[in-house]
Amino acid sequence: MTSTAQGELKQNPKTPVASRFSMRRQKIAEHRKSLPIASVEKRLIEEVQKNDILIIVGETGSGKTTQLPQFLFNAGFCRGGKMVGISQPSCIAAVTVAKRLAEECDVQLGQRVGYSIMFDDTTCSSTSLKYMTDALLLREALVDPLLSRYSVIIVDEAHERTVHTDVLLALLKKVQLDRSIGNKGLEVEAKTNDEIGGVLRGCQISPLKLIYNCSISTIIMSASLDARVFSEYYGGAKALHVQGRQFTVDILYTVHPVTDYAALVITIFQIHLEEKPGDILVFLTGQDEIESVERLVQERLEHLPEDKRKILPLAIFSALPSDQLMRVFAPAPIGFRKVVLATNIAETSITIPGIRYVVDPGRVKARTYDPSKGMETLDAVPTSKAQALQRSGHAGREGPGKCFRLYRQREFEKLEDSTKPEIKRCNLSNVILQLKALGYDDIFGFDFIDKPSSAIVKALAELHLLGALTDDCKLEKPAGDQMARLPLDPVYSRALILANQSNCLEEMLITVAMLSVESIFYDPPREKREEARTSRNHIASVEGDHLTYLGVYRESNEFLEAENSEEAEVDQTLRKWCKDNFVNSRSLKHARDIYRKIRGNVEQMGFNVSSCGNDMLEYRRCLAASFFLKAAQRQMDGTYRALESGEIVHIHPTSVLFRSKPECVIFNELMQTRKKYIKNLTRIDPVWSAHHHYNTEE
DNA sequence: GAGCACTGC
Repeated sequence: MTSTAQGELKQNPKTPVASRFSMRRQKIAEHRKSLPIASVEKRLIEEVQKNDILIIVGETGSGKTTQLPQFLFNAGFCRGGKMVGISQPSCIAAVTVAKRLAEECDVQLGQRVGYSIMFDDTTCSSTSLKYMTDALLLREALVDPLLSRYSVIIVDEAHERTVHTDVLLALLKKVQLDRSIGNKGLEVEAKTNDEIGGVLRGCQISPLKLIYNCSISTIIMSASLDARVFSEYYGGAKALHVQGRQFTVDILYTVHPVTDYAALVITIFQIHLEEKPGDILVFLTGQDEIESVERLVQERLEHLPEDKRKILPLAIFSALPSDQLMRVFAPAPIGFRKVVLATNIAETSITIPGIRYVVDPGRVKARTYDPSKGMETLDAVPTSKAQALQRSGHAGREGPGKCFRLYRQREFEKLEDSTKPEIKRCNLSNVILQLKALGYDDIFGFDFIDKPSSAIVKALAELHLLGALTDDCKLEKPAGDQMARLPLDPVYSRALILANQSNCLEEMLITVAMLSVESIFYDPPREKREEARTSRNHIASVEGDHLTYLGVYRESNEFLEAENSEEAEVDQTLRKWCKDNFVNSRSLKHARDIYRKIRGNVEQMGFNVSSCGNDMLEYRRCLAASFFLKAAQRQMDGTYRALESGEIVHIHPTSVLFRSKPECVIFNELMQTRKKYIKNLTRIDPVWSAHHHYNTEE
């Protein structure tokens, strides 16, 4: 949207400002009118007025995410200071959509239209249309259980079925019920609201409207199955379809199943040599696959005549430093064809311009969770039909496209309709703690759309061991309440509470912030590997990963202070330090954001942020006490035994302790890939851990 | 000597 407007300005440098703006406004108006959803505005509003719950199945490009909130605003749903809340599964979606809508409405972002995400709240008291992450909306319920400022809540992308979306679905069902009771004149509701500091002092609370958007593709039934699941969950709620504006995508299957990279690379080159211009997007499972394919493409390229070599392979996955990530958004040089080798990141998180061809081998790395062992597994598995559709859709964003599925059609028919909801595949201790803090004591009776029973048992047990729940599974005060309010894994929240008692809260804040982000260190290109190794040896601590992370944070901070950077230059200075030290600057910046946030949180709780300075013994003892549930002991053969589950595990090669193999360690993560690996570890004295066990047993 | 799908509070 922005680029169109700027393009216009560049073409007419002498056009007076006022006229340029009116031209822009006219263009926006035309664009809005051309959206498929524009023709059904009246009908949509009528349905919202008639139904308390509505399911909208809006195809890609229908304009539902930006237009529907405006329709509701125009229809008066924001009168009296009420808001329409639109929840998104990710920050990036919430931010970009809010920015686009503000521009469309020609209002300043943060006034009528705003967004609110963990690190950035642009809303104010006059905000009517509020975009946010679904996780943040859940948090808001902690402060305002009736979500009393909202007249309508739109849960966008509900078909993605993230954990937060699933919890939100159940929570909103309850809130809606509570508010409809309140509306029948129960003074109690208003009083409760008043106590919580709600804005509706003494007023009646109007019923809450709920709209579930699920963006789908036209082609298969699995999508409408999704809508049916939501509809049934809400007792037969009405579902409406809104047409999209997607170009046709031809789907091609192979005659024989494709099992090797060579055949995959042949497909890429066939497209390159035989098809019309347009970039190619290839979905692969992970970094190693991407790197192998990239090598094969390069090798094959050298065997082609000069004039056929105009192909530009680009790798993209989340651990990539941001400057390399950005390269896929730039158009290929004239006459060149981009071949983007991507993980799932290109499926929903980002949209790459220029794509007309999709190559889909039909596999994806998926996380599963085994509650009995407390272990996560990351395996490559076949995609679902819905995922395959999502992938092929990327070929039809800018024009008619083609999707090459590297398997047979009958194999497609055998795929699952949709991916298993995340709530059935992950550790739930965080979610359960949230629900407890929201006052839902009967977790087994909680109305999940898909119930994850054994993970609930495990989560309750873990929360009890961490001291967040009492023996009869009620929220422990104040510890459980404090832990629920921190935006962290409960184990990390617990570590902060212990550190507060041990005089090393400052160090633990840094540690858990660093543990909460992925890939602090990154793989440098081959020619820099030796240099990186020397640098890493300098910064690594013999005690383990936690002290190493602490060192990275402190050193980068000292560098910032020494450079005495202005506020605006901090990011740049930090990037320089990261580059010199082979640290992923995006990750470090993220960790700094988390640090600032949780430091604010604990200060609000009345904790005094003190430091143990260089007394690392104090800090290491605190680590051991915090993570005593996850200890591992070295075996005769050099492998480790995890004490909780009894599993035989290995130290992950990214750990600084990979070579030194101390006798006893605590760790934060146990994950099975090719082997069972423990990650993020620190050497401990076995006596500490035993001692702590003894204390907790009493 | 060998490995890291993707989000989010």
